[in-house]
Amino acid sequence: MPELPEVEVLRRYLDPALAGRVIQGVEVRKVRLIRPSTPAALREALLGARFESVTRRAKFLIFTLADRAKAPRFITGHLGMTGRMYLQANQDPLPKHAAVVLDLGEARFVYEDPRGFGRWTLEFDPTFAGIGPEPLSEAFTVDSLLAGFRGSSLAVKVKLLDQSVVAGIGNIYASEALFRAGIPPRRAAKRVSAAEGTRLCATIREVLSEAIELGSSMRLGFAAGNDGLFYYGSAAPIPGEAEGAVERFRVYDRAGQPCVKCGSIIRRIVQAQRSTFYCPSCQR
DNA sequence: CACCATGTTCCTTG
DNA sequence: CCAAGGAACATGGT
Repeated sequence: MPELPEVEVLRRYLDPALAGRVIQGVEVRKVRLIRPSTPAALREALLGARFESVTRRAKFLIFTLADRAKAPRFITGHLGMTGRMYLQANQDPLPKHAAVVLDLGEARFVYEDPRGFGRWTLEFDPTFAGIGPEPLSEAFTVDSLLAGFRGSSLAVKVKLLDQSVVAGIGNIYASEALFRAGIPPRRAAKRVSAAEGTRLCATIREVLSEAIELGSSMRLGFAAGNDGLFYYGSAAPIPGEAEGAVERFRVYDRAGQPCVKCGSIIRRIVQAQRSTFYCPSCQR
């Protein structure tokens, strides 16, 4: 469940749920996803450690640990495309693709990932270094955005996925932000004007914070069977609460459907081997 | 069987 | 040295 908003909603669920819990057991089921990649080293490092807080940087979760001389100060986690993390009752069956399971005594912490593109790293992930400003912080400005675009002939949609330009944007919100800013996705990054950059800066903040609010307000569970995914099409119905069908995206995954602003047909193109969705008349 | 999928890294090419 | 393009990682859904 990637992209900044989904990771942030997960963070808000995990932070209070894990605070104060002590790691009493460590089971590694997918060695490929952990760094350093030896289960014994991970177990030795984490046994007895206590969770203090869960924070976020870009699409990374940062688990701060305390209470053990030998324990690392941090674990960083990345969910890749299909990673999930949640607390589970001890008697519940482990998911098929569990990667790491932590015994917390009265519950389990499960990290699962079917495709296995995510990872768990002790201390800070080395890729942290090159990450750009957090889009919802003051460090992210029109100037920082245009500086990131400067000199690049890459399409602006592709450049938005470059985490060194701005942190946390993925394939869905890149299309959404460009649509709201009225910028064609194939425009070269260096050709984005100051006026467009100003709009894009605002719409990036807008789409991300709206998604966080939506995800937070839906009170979705994160347990197995209820994946807590709120990023596709319509939301899962909330028991006892209205219809549940929430229109989340204006262009993403809407190829062939009418534009919500002008009625033109939304198009799908492929850029850097990923789908891009846009309105040919609103974005020109 | 074909194609698609929320991400990132690595290798090659220019 | 750099920027850009493409393959690769692996599994499941339609």
